[in-house]
Amino acid sequence: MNERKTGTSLPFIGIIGPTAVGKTAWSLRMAEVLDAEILSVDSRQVYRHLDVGADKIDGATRERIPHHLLDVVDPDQPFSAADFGVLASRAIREVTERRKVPLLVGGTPFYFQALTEPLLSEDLPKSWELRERLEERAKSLGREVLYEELLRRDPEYAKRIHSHDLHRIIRGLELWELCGTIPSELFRKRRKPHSPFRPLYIGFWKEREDLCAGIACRVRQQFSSGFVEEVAHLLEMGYDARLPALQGFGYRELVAYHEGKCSLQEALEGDIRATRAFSRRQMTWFRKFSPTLWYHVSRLEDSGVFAELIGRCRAFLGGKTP
RNA sequence: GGCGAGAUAGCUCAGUAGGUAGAGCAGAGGACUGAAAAUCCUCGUGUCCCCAGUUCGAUUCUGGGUCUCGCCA
Repeated sequence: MNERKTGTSLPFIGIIGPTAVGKTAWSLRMAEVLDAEILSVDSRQVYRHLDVGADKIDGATRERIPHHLLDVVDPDQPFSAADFGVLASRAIREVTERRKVPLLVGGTPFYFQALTEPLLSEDLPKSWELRERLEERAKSLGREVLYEELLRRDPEYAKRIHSHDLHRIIRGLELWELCGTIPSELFRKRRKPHSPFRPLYIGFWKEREDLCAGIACRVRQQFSSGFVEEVAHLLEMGYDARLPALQGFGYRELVAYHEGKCSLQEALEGDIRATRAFSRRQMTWFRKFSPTLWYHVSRLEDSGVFAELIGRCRAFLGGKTP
């Protein structure tokens, strides 16, 4: 019967799981065995000069196993999920044409979603200056005023978001001002009917307590291996502390430290706390990802389990449903 | 040793003109189609340090005690 367009959709393997669970290390081993190229699905690693804090893979490893979607923009260039979608789609096609396996690895659920949910063919405009102006207005008039304005212009979009969600309120008004068309209309028009990709997710997990210990350990390591200097360097290069690229945990805290607003110890603790909170938010997305094969990371040490995992990936790539 | 300030949620603290209490942070869950490591929503009973007194009723007032932190010796 009809094989629901399996023949035309491109398969990829996606490694998912919370931050610091061990995705990177295991994905490198999987890449070797599967003869894969790695696509980073990470909203920090796309930025140049964000290395230590973003846990970017080192150059030597990159020479051994090709990595994509690292260092694609400067920290002051706006980068969106739609941009990611465009770049990642292209990369998956190229890797597939080379007869290699596209192995997507990363902790940004929204970017995975940008690939597998209906996509936009084109990116929409954005303006850092306009966002700043709207932010100023929100500060002086209150976010309610902006929300009401959005509600008047585009009730469909406004009702979808929360009236306190300043980010999305501003994005809505920004699109309206830049395009002269309401956001809900823009989204409708430019959406593709379905994704051209077919994922199999491999989810790694461990108990919360272990995960939190791992997070604390990793952050300490970052702080002692150049993270503090990395942020100082970014500021020296003239990057504005308010840039989205510098809003991630660790970067935020270290900017505050360099501006003399907190101690190094406080920055470290703040980073650990924020990273833990983030790992929870990641899981609220990943739990819903489907189809996903979940593995407790400790089980992968068992070579039989690892071989079984590889077997299931191969079966999927060969066209079988998992 | 003297003087002063304090003791309230895991932490920092607010408060009750006497009717057993609430914010922020932490923690847990959740939303999220264009900034996503962002943004946003929901969830708060704890001998209100101990003992005695006043009172119908004390975490709140009075006395004593304990501990902590300042300053002076």
